Amino acid sequence: MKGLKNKNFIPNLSFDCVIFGFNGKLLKILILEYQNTGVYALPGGFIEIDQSIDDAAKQGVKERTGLDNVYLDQFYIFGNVERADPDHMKRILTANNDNTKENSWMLERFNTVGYYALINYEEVSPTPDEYSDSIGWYAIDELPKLMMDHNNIVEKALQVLRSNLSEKLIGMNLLPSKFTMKQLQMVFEAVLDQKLRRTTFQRKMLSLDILERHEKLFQGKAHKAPYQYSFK
Amino acid sequence: MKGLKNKNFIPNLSFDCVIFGFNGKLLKILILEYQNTGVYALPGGFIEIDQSIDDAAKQGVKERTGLDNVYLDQFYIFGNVERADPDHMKRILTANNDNTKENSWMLERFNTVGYYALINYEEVSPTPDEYSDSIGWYAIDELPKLMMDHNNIVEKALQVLRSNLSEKLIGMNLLPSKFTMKQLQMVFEAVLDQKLRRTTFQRKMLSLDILERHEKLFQGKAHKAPYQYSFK
DNA sequence: GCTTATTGTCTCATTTTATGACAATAATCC
DNA sequence: GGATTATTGTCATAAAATGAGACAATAAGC
Repeated sequence: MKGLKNKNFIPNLSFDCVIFGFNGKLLKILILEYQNTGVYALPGGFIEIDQSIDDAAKQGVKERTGLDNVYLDQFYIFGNVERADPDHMKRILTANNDNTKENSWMLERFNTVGYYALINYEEVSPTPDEYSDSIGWYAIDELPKLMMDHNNIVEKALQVLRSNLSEKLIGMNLLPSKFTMKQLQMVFEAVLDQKLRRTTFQRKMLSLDILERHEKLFQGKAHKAPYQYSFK
Repeated sequence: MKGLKNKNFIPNLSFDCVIFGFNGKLLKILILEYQNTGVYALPGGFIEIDQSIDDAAKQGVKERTGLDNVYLDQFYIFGNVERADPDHMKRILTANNDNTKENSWMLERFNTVGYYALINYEEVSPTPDEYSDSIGWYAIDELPKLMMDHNNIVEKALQVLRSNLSEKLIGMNLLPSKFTMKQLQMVFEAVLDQKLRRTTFQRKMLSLDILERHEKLFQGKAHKAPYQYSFK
């Protein structure tokens, strides 16, 4: 919600992003905490009158993560009337000494477009927005209570991610460009929240003909070094 | 777009419905033709300020088809800036002798929420809206050129329907409550646009444990009569 | 050179799917 | 009423995919 003032936004419409990252073990998402409020929320924002919704979301992700060219997928629009939450919004504005009438439109009912992003955890420098004093990674099974229906948005994003993971082969976006078979398997396990068989997984992935094999990765461990792969 | 005047709509937001029906052989969708314009479009409408988007779409489907309790799924929001199409819209308003300033907001940029509906073809009485003089079924591979990006919306709806058909088992919604295995197979074939093996399909459907078997259907044909089924 | 943990690749068993075969009908035609 | 016809429900076998384990090939430590 950077630079809210003096902009022409589409009224009653916002976007929210569930930004997924994988730290090597756990699937995590980026959560903002608003200044002096104890209110947690998904990164999001508004859409300018001459801006596509996709571009607005892209820009939002870039501002929070510093990343360009991120895998970003719009998955749902949340359009219940009960979404309006003037109380929380007032607390955020008040905490920022922003009681101007010109921002009172933020108290109205909003429909929000849900996006999920998959990013390479290592490359990110999380940056809070103008109303927030912190932004951080939270494991998906240790989320705080989020404002409005944001927990619900996360839940839906996770469902969509799970069903898209194998079908659309998007797991790569959570990894560096080169990775081992084990890393890839751990991404699948973290997203699907279930253990997979090593041999079956390996055979499946190789048979899909989507991986390119590179040099081995020597980790200084007392065992055979694994090959590295990248997606074709 | 019934009763546009004197209503409080959410600005810059609309919905459009791809209403699928199956006539026994072909997958079809409902298309409107606007009066005296030669402009074809998907049924759609606007959302009242105190109405959920889902409810608005539900109401829209009911007005066009007469049907309640329809399978309805929101699948995407189309939010490109280029969606605005003031020329077409002006033609529609002019053809209806509606040059009032109060409806000039319809010329602005709109984001539209895409829904697809699956209905029982036999139960429908298609009804045009206040700006249209005809509504009719068109086979999905014989669509006219639709206004704005509506052809694109149909294309995306079809993609989503195809990927949801087996996964979510929603084929039933295109059939009467009782149907034969052959009818069900023809729905799958029409949606997926490919031939399926009879024995494999039958075995698969029965193994899913979602069908209830009823009395046979005697069609007066010189061969064994098929059982009828319904979904559990 | 011996030990250790992990990796890449087989093998065999099990399950699922493909493909064809076949008997059991409903109605029609002599 | 018996033969004919087309379609249906189900089974039999072949082929493919997956599950589950075995095992040799390493890198590094001792």
